[in-house]
Amino acid sequence: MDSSRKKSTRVTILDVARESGVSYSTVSRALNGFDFVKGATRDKVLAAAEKLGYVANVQARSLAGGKTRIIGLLVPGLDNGYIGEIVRGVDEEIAKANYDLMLYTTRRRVGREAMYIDAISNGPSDGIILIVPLLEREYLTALREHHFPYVLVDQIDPQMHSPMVDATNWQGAYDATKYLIDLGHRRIGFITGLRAIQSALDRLDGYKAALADHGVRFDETLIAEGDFFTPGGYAAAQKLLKHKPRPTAVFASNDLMALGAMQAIRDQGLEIPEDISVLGFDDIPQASMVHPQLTTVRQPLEQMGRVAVSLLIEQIERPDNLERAARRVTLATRLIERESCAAVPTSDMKG
Amino acid sequence: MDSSRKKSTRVTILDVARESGVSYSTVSRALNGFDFVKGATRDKVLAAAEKLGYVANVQARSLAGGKTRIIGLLVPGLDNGYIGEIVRGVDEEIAKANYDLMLYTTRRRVGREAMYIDAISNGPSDGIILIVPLLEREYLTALREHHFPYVLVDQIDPQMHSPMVDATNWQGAYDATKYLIDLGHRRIGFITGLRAIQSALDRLDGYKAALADHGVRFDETLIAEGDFFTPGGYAAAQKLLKHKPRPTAVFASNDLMALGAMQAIRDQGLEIPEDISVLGFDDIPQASMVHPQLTTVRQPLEQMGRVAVSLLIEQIERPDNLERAARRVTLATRLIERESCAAVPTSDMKG
DNA sequence: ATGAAAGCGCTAACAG
DNA sequence: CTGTTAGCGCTTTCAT
Repeated sequence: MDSSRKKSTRVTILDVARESGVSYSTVSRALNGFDFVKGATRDKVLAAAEKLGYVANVQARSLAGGKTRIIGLLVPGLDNGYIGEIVRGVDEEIAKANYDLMLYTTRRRVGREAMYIDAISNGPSDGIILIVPLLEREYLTALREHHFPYVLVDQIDPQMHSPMVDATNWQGAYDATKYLIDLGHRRIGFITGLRAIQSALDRLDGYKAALADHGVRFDETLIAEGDFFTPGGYAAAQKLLKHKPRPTAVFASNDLMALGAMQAIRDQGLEIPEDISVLGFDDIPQASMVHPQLTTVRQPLEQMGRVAVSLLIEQIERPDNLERAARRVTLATRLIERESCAAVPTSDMKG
Repeated sequence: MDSSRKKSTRVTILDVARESGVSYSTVSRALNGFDFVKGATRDKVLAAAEKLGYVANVQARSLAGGKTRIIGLLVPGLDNGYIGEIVRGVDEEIAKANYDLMLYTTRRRVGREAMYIDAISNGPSDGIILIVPLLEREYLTALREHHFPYVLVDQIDPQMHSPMVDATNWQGAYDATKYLIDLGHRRIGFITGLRAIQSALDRLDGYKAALADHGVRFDETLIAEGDFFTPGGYAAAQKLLKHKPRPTAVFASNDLMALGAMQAIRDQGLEIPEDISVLGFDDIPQASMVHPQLTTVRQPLEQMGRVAVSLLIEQIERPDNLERAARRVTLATRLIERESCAAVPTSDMKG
């Protein structure tokens, strides 16, 4: 059979053993670094391996209980600047650590997610990074049961105390709201994210807190429900624009919705930021490419990806050290002032 | 040892065998579909597998000569809209075919690319898609030698007759140039891609051909060397803008460079498209997000990714059928008219 | 410090 | 049609 396409020609650990005149398992030890191997022997083996162009077979290694140096990454999809940035950070850090990357999209095998996670943890990955906003808890319990290393990105999981990395959502929203208030705005429309997502809640709370701290009355009718996607932002903004008197600023819980809001505002014949200011959250690449450029709260997405990788590798390579390892890393957000916010029109100055 | 984190709890083919009261290999056969298994037996096995929550171990299967249903994808990096679109298409099609995806970035292990490809082909993937502009030939010979399925995207390989998918680069550039000529432009600056890349050459040729076919004299000094990246486009445009008389249009060999060119033009205090038209190639997402929106030649990037997958799966699943299989698929480009091109200013009408 | 040997879970002949 | 039996290439005890 030709099914052995990946085998026939390949140089195995046995070839290296022959070439270097030592045994089978000594080669394995030498190749894997540590373990008691005489310096000379090791050098001999390494030289032979190099000469023969030996490359370890990941499958075999994994099957025999070793590591594959493959990290899994589960994301909803790639069609979203937000995810893309995190993925870049993940990829970079993975490369640096000399691991490889398996990319999983949740689109796959919908409806059988439990089994899906099971498949992943039964696949070649040594561990997995989850960037999945609405992850079911069963996922995590399955992972836990198998002692399979994982880390959550931008998603908390109060019950299980999972390792995770996120950003200062509350503070970011607070800062942004304060910024708007300092600009003179009093009627600040707020577009929420999905209520089921903790970061969405935190941002809303930050907004409310800033209002309260600066003597601006919270107005429930200035809150519009969003879903983190552009069309949702558009619809929410439309609703907000009907509010009388019209809000002088709109703060969207993420950039994608802010983009939708900008479109809705323009479609009403209004100018940004002259008539109405718009502020986003995330700082995805598009934020600086639209016109006017979007003022937004920057999440260090790429860095979040990087940190996630290091948290995961820590678990993979030092399973013993788990208790002392960092369980949660929260990175700072930062307001990026661009062009979509301005002082409130003087006609509106009374507040 | 705990190295067996992925094993201990797991239900194997053996458990399924016990549960369903048949043997080891019968389970394997039933699970793998075909092979002569009595309907009743198969159902029994499937039921048992389902009940036990059995998930195949990819490593073991691969080691034993089976398929992993993993497809490798090698790209330069993710920081490029062009690649991103292709990757999305790849991911989608892979999901549809029920495969998984390993993502490799060339950034890794630079300087040892030969060995890198070797590692990939020795990894879990059943085959690999290469979106690597300047791939060394050794890569391909190595793949060939191992009879490892692969397909090239947007990259030709005349010597080896590799399976590949690309777009009508020549025609796309021809159409774009003609469009500009029809708009009255006669001094059309052209920013090239990397000369080592065939598609860059084809685009240049398409440009020249359109000029020739429409009686516009080719002017070598209207050609500026680019590298497919934004800063290179910026620099090339700067050079072009010094040309006397100034070109009335600039055609960049890809959108990234067109974006750079737009910036250079604005930095000279010139208006797009009033003073000078700009045209790109690719239609990356950013093209429709900049202001003014970029008129460009659309490559069906996502579809290219999809086709690449199907070409690869064809090889993986029907290794016998190889000779008859499609070796090259070329998809049509299409001019997308947006806002960055206008008729030549009347003052320039003489040509 | 090194060799021998036992699997890891599965596929694929090979016999019935 | 189904059971038996070799390995796939490697890590890891267990001896030595």
